[in-house]
Amino acid sequence: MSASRPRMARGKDAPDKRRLILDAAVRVFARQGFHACRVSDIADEAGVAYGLVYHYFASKDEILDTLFLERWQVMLELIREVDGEAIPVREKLLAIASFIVDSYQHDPDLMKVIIVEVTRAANSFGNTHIATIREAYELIGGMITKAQGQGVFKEEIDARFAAMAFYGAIEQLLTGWIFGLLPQDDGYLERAKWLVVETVCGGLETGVAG
Amino acid sequence: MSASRPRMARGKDAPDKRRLILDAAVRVFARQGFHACRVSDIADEAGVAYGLVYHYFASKDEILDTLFLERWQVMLELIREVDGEAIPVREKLLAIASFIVDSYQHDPDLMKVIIVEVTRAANSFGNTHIATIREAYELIGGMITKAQGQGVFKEEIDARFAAMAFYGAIEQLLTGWIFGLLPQDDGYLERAKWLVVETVCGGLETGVAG
DNA sequence: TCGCAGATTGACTGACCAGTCAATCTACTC
DNA sequence: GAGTAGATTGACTGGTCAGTCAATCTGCGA
Repeated sequence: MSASRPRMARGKDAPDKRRLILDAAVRVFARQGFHACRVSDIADEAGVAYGLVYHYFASKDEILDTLFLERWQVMLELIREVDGEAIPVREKLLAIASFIVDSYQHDPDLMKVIIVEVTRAANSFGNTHIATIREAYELIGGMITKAQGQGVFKEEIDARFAAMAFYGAIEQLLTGWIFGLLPQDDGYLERAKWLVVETVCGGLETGVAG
Repeated sequence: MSASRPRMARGKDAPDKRRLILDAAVRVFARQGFHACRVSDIADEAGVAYGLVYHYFASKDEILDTLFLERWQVMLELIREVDGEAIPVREKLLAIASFIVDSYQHDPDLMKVIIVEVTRAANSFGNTHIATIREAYELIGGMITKAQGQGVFKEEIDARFAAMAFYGAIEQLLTGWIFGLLPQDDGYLERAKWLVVETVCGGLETGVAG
């Protein structure tokens, strides 16, 4: 599938051009969008020759695939790890929300690209990686089912749906930041982690009849 | 902005070619995606000559713009109408969720196109219609703020965020259907309206300590 | 010092497709 | 039945761009 990383035989000062290209692609995809940008834009941004992009990647698509998979795999690992711990669901969900928010804080461009060009692209890339994306939903769904079994979560709410709602809330949060619809100072970012979990677990209602 | 509808002078049996093209575009965009399809695909699907598409629309983009605006305006109207009624927030939110789910049931392709190609495309189209999209969030945010003032909703959860979470849950629901990740029989569709509202308002927790 | 293997270059090609336009048709009016 | 305005046609153009490739460079080992 993916080409094996070429041996970086050069001295330790030699920059990893492959990485350089990937990082440049993130910036270019985030700025112009995958479809609207040219491969030459990526090469220019990376400061390498056009042809070198094709030395490391088979196609423009493969660059996006690589970016998505790199990040999504890390997230899946995190979810699996959290899933294995003996902590309340709320904390599990908080860990996941925190991971995603932190990812956004660390590299907003990358998250923007993953969400806009892959996760939400029902045609093209979304379909290509549907199985990988689904895995995350299913792991979260599993946590929720378990919590329902323990009586912590309501049985009436379909776990698959709950997982989607939880993930959807997070994604919409990032979308809000990406579109500039929500404040994104560090304080809000930090608070947002809690907001997501409190909204989905505790609900918006006070419990007092209006 | 949009070209005024040309007078349809022909007999009552004359098909509205403009409408024909729009409907064909929905099917083609849903099937192949906006970027991947050609204008000739739309013309073929509509059964009209290539050039006629450009008689009614200035560009391929304008077709998508038209489809989005047509539908989004109807939704904004619905939200405003609901907002004006003297009913509990829960019912207001249920009305909105129902409208969107019904829209999906009535024309899944159109909703797929709007969500996948416009709402979530942070570059190009998303940016063009950002103000229109924002309006919906703000109306919902307003309802939530009011509910907070009445003590029905928690004050600690930022209303703008709550609006995003609510809308995000719905959008992810549709995404689940579009990707085939959630069941979409009529029963589930109907139940989903309630699921969204119950999850966001009531939360997932039973209130019993786990 | 030579020769190899992989890295790097960028000009070039072939395909694709949005948008144009001049020609033709159709329905209606006077 | 001539004239007109808008509807309809589809061949064509101009520009764009992903991907190719032959040439060149670089570091290293023999």
